[in-house]
Amino acid sequence: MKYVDKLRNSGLRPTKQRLQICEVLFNTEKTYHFTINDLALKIKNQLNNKISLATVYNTVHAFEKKGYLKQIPINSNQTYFDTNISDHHHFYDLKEEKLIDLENSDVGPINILKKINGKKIKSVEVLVKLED
Amino acid sequence: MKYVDKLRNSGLRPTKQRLQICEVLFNTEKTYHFTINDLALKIKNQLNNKISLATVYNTVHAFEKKGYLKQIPINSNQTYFDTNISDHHHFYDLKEEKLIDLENSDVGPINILKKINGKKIKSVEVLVKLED
DNA sequence: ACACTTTTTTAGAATCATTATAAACTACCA
DNA sequence: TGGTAGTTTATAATGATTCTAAAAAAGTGT
Ligand SMILES: [Mn+2]
Ligand SMILES: [Mn+2]
Ligand SMILES: [Zn+2]
Ligand SMILES: [Zn+2]
Repeated sequence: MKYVDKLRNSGLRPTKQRLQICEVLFNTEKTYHFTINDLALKIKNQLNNKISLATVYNTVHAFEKKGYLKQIPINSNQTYFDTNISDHHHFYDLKEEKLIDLENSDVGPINILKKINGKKIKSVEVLVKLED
Repeated sequence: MKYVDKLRNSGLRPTKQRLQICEVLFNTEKTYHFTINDLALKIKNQLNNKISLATVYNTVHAFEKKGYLKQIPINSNQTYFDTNISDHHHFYDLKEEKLIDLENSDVGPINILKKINGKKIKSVEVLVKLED
């Protein structure tokens, strides 16, 4: 099992549920932008066993804390997550309500000139909203 | 009353509640970044009459639709609004949970190189997360 | 394998921001 | 002033997320 070590190394027990969620989330080249609801549906369709919604929440949060997922700041009633944990930016298609990756090279360097005393920059994220 | 025309010109009747909310929101030079809860508290403290929570929601959404407020995309369980409707960016102080304006000149031009077929850019927003 | 501890899963309840409802109220216009 | 459309309000409903606590599973040592 390719995800057993990943989980063990993070101090997370490689349970059946976590391994299956790993398969759904990470067993592809493509970035997956999702809400908990998206993921729960995907699990229901891809797997023949059920994982409780509480476990989906628990697992996503555990993975986020370990740095295997990140949250994307967006105005929505649902929280969006991203399997692409590299520093990168996003298009947000307002009509489709879908995120699209923008590589750093698609945006160019962003230089923040203003400084706030005693604070340091943790991340710089660009959100480009798209309309038709 | 300085806000009567503003409201009339937008097709919004200048009710007592809306005028009072205008005072709280716009009667200052400073940008106000707020959640509905922030605003409801400010109203309770500044005014000696009560405005129902439903009206606060209704009014904020009406003002947003008319372009007098904008929403700031951020990961929070509450929606953040901004009285500064110009194109500008934000620091987000993770500890204080407060937004700080970044003028466009504090960030420099952002050039989005990637194009999506049939879509056009509606906005470009930068969120800079700050930690201690 | 067994006993024991710790972590995890789970169904269901609780929370809480937000939206919907519908009746009372108000602004506006003829 | 009367009529009408728009607005406010208390309250209920919704829905994403978190909490609870009991059952199940995983890890550890023997
Ligand atoms: Mn959110
Ligand atoms: Mn939000
Ligand atoms: Zn992404
Ligand atoms: Zn601002």
